[in-house]
Amino acid sequence: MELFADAGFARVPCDVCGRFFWTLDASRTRCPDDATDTYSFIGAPPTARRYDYAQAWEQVRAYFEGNGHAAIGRYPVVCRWRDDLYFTIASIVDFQRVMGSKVVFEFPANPLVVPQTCLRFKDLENVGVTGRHFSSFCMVGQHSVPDMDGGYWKDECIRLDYEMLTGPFGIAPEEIVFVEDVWAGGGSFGPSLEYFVRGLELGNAVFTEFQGELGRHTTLDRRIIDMGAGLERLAWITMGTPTAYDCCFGGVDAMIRDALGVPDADPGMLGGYYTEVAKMLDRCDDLWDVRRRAMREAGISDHEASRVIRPLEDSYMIADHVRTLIFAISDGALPSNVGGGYNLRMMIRRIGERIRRLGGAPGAVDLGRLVDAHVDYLRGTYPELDSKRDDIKQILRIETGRYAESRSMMQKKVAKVQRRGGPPDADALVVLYDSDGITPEYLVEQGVISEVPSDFYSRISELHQSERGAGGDAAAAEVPDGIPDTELLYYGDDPREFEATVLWSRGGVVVLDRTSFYARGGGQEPDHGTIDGRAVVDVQKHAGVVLHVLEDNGDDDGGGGSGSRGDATMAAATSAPPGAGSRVRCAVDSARRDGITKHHTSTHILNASSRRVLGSWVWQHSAFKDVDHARLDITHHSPLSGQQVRDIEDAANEMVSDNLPVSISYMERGEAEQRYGFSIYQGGVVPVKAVRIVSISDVDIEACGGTHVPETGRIKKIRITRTKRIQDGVVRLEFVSGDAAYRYEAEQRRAAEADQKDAALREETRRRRDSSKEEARKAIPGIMRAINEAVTAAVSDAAEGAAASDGITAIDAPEGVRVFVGRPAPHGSPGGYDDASAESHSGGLADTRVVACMVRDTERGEHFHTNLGKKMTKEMPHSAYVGFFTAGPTVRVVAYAGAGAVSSGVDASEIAAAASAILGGGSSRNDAAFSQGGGTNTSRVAEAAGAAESAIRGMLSGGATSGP
RNA sequence: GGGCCGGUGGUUUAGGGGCAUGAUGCCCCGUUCGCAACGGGGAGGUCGGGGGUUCAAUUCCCCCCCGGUCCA
Repeated sequence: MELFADAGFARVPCDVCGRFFWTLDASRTRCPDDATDTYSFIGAPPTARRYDYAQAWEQVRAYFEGNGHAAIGRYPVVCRWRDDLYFTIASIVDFQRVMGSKVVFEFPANPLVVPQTCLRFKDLENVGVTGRHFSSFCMVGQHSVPDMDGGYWKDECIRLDYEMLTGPFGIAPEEIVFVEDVWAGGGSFGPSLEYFVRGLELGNAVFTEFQGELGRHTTLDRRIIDMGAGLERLAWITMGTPTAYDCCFGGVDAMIRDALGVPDADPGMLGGYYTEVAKMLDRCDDLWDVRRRAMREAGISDHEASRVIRPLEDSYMIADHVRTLIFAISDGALPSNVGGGYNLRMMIRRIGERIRRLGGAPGAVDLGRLVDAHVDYLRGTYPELDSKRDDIKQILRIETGRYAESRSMMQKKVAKVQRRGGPPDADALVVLYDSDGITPEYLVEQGVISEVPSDFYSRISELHQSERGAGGDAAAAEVPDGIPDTELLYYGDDPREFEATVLWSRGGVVVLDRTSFYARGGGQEPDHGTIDGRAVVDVQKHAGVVLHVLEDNGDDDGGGGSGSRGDATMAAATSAPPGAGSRVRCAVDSARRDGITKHHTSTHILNASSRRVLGSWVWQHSAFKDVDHARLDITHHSPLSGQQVRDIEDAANEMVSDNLPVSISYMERGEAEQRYGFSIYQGGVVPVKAVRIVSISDVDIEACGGTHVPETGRIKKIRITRTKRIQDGVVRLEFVSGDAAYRYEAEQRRAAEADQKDAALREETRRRRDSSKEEARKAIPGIMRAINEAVTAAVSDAAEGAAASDGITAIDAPEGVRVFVGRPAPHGSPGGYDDASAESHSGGLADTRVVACMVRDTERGEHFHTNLGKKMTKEMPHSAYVGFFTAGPTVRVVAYAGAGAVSSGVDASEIAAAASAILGGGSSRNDAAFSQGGGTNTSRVAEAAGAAESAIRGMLSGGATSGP
């Protein structure tokens, strides 16, 4: 390293760990990790310069620009160009593109620096506590490709970094220590030099030059410098504040403390505390241990800790999380229960919890104000945030509301658990957590359980472990080796009829030298058509080779087995697929292709109109385009209202009627990204160097390999047929366009008429039900009177000795009512129900005979019978009631017995059972006061009524003598 | 993407093959100078939707819709 020789650095092995490091300080014997001067810059920064976060970047930018670097804007924190990452986690990720299984690097300039915001959720519990952990931070990326114009390698890189620290940052040369290391990642590796000042790692320069595993490695064809420095730390080292948070949030943390009345702490005490935290952190795994020991070392009492340190940590964490959310949401991420969005949801909930813990009433800290304060501070560095303020606030508002709802659900659930009595067992705890998100810690807090079971989290992880597995890859089609890429005619003249030469053919799969058949891809369904008269039913692309799948026209008589083999061979022989070398005539099904094409361009249009109507967070999540319908899934936080759907549709149709030109061009991927931004990746990652840019005027620009109409007017019309939330944060738009849209409208008109009829029918049923209720209500008093009269008559008949031999008088009253009157019940029986109210209601039946009546008028509905039965047995406790009615293809029977009747030996379930047996069904047998049954023998109602009568007679006569 | 939980009058809630439960709010009556409170009476439900099993499903089974939650 030239610098080390020129400046006189010495290479020294660490006393403790043996690692080699370079220093100008002759007295230094330990590497920064093991040295005793850890974080001594707190309260005593090693430089006279003072730069906060924003100022520090200005210094870095100006310095590197002055040294021949391009300073480019940050890339989105939502990593649209990589399938394997949700978020951008390092500056080098900006320039990595995945091609198949390989990672390639593409730089828009050489050399360059970028202030790359990176999101990391691994150490969330450290955020706000350690003084240096953030959920998002700015990695100053310094990147150089030595073997290309303008590039440099190790010597120049280290010299630049060293001179930045000693120059603009004014750090004394002997303060700087370089530690030798090796860094590996993404299948490649190389030596690295980490540079430290007073124990704080400011940056790490990785010189990537090998790939593979150590020992079996090969040299990369393209070496790369990946230097990343933490901007927050560069600011911190110059400021010497107790934590990095103090100089990086533009005062937002202080704003939170003000709003919640958190007292100011003594900076000296804090400096001591955070220095100790930094030291402990390297020696101790448990964060609580770290805090406790640091407090002891810094002489902070428990009381002071909870009064000062804890609220301070909370304010830092809230400020950090809000800042991260600003970047994530403005780059199009949405909080949700899936994917990377889950991290955002958790952060918002953590913010809510901390505000509450700080004693803040809901709304005591207005997140909107914090967003504004952050953006005001950051917009010099990141001007793109400015225009997203309102969108960010809206998303935060919605998600905070969801959190409040979810909390009240949790509280309800917990209250319910508490009402159940005893504490929930281990299984119940797992269900509560897994299904309702109620942590055992919360239950402890609420006093529902006394402690978290020690095996709780291992049970949870076990549960989720056992759910994994399954889900193998679909068998990849056999791809012939050594076959040249197919020439894709649809990207050129796109002939619907063409001739081609067969390069390979087997089992009904044909590869041509050139084709106009569009292969399934990008959510677009494949073309159909014919090759030499044989139908093409599927088209797939494997790497650059297009496979045409021909219809299997072997005689498929379903015979199976070996017997049909001969036939199949014969059939295949008559129209064998074209063999290799033959010249074939091909025709693409033009109508099908046109339909699919219209739907594809419509997808782009709807995507653009959705974003315009709903908000900047709308991205395409996925899409599907077929000949007669299509769907577009977009990222959006809530279900769509009817008005929103109409607005989206209107905006889309406006783009159609404006007949906008659709142009297609090819350009270098990097150039396209720089020119149009990452919104070109709506359809996902594009694994090619030269991207195909499809522009609808200047309203929608996407990288897309699909087929498109030349101008939007061809689409004629777009109709959204249905929308639904397919998961939290994703809304599906199903739609039709072109002729399919007209067909849909005709279908809609027919459906509307049918709907009307349906509605009328439903209204009719509802009306009938209401009127049968009404009728029953009206009819019951009259029937009750009739029964009373019949009973009175029967009593007097009985008095005149007209009763049958069993002592039962039966009278047929109007309305299909048959009344049975038994003998008087014994007076003073323990079950006597002849109280005042019973007497007053049952008129002249003070002698409390047991009465039964039966209605077998099957015209009456269920409502009538249950009401009459209930009313009668309530008003006349010594009565029983049986009713028959038809219900669909069955006959049903209900039987009631009043309390007095039951104690006199009447059993409703016996009556229902007797009738049901005849009807061919069963009945309930668990209650003497009520039973219902039925059966399908609709023709035997009379017989069943007879059986019920016999049962009644048996009970009434028996009841009179066998009473208690 | 995978798993789990839930959906019962306007609101809330119990139940778990056989009368859909209670609270709250609503209407009427009583008590009161009036209000609150109290007493009595009443209206309000396709038990998320659709299929299946059954004489009978809110309940059991299957599918779907909606919401929640955990894990990748």
